[in-house]
Amino acid sequence: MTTVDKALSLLEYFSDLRPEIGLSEFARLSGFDKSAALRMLGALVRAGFVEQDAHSRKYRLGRSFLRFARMREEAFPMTQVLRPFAERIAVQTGETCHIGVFSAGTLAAGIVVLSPQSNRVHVAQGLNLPFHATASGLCFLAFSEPDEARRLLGEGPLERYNDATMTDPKQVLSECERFRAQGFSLSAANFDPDVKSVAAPIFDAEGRVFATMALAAPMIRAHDSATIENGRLVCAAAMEATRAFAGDVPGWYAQIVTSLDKAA
Amino acid sequence: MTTVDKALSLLEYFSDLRPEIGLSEFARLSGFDKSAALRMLGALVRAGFVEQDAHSRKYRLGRSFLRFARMREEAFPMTQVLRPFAERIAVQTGETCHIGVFSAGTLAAGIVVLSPQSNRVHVAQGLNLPFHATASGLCFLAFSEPDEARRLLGEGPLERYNDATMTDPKQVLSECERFRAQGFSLSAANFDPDVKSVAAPIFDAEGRVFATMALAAPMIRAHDSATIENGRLVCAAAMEATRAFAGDVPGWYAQIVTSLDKAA
DNA sequence: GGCTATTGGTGACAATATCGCACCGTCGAT
DNA sequence: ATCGACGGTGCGATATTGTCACCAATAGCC
Repeated sequence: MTTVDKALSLLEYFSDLRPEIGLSEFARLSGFDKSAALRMLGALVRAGFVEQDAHSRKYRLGRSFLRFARMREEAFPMTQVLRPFAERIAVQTGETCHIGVFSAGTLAAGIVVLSPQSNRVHVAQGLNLPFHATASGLCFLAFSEPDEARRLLGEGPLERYNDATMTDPKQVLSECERFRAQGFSLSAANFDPDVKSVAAPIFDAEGRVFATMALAAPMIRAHDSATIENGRLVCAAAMEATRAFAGDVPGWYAQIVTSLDKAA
Repeated sequence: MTTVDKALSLLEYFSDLRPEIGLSEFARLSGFDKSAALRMLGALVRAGFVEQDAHSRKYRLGRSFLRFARMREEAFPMTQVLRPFAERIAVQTGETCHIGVFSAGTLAAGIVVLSPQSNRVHVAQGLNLPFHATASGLCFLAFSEPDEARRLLGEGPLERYNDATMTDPKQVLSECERFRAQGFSLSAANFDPDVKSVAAPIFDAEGRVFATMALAAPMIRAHDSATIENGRLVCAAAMEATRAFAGDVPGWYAQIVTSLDKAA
């Protein structure tokens, strides 16, 4: 672990629930010495990645992120390209669609299109999507390299969100095999007790999953036939999205999707 | 200069014109050794701040910026808060308004609202605003600490964009004194030969400039009376924007602005 | 008020990660 | 086939970092 890794790891302690962090708090959270944390924070401040409130002396995320995010989106319009596919399928199915984007070890809701119906699932922009308890997360694991999947899950036991949550990594991985063969993942009440979701992978130019497209329906509308149909649709949409993004859909995956279409 | 500084400085070589950079290119641009650059890039990749194209092996800005930019805007809605003021004044004056945001040593157009008229000045989102050649830049210098202003300008000679560009830091700083007393900055053809602009400062909670609000008009509409009037309006709007942002308008600045209003 | 605990921050030295060089295999152009 | 430039590796000399003791200021609390 280089010093740069350590410094950048500090940023990961920020979240919607903890938008401001003091020096000692950083030291406690990260296990680094205050002095070391201070030096790293100094560098982050100079680069505009964090800024310090002059009164409370706490640190928060800095302005540079806006600048770089814009540049990235300009050079590589990922959000712009993927969003229309999420919009289309949200209208088509009448359910909330979100795209989970993987970065630095976590999967988060990067694009959210809410269902047009009044009884709908709400997903907050930026919501963290746990790998073992959401359709998005399971889908990401299912289509990642097995080693990578194991690494992301860790040793377990995994955090429990409710009765249906799988807490054993072994169990999660075996479910993932099923999803991989099926073409999309399923999650019923693993995270939110009243929600049933399906998710399909979006691949990058090297044929690796980097994002997932998910449809989340209220349990009441999620009878088996609707869920299967949503699975089929989300696969097709995710595949189209991959192609629009100049991603590479692996041959074996394309086959699964076409056979799903034929079955319907 | 810590290693973290060096690593983060690599990111500054990305721009709209140079969205992808190879290893050797980084080494050349930064003056670091290839081996060192590679190690830093490794850390940046692990944190999701850059990603590498598997085919061309070049590096580009990573997905983490989207995540952090969203979090920052959620916790600290700067863009959201400031935009309405830019919109209002663009309609009111009929000219293009942009807000320049300072971060990590550079000023860039973070918010842009184009004029509703057909003959209008175009400003690209994210455009870099040189300190010595734009109303925004001059305004930023004028209201910064004098030492800071000198540091930002450097030794000179400054880059020339056309005949009217000031290239001597001394000259720039003396102009800035005038602007500071006047309450807003002026720039006629210093950057774009056919554009005349005014800009006023936006202050943070500690009373330091961190952004500028600028109005840019085509030369043909920019007769003296219109320019003066735009200056007055942009000062008032910037002051309101500062307050909406929970910023602290220095007493002496508020006085200048009220005396401008009385004069009108 | 006056105590205590916690905060943000500093300085210095031993420990360790970084710098810079030489070097390697690969690729594309000539 | 040769050349040059590319991305990347390995290693010793060296500069940066980790760690600890310490300081002033603030907040909580009788």
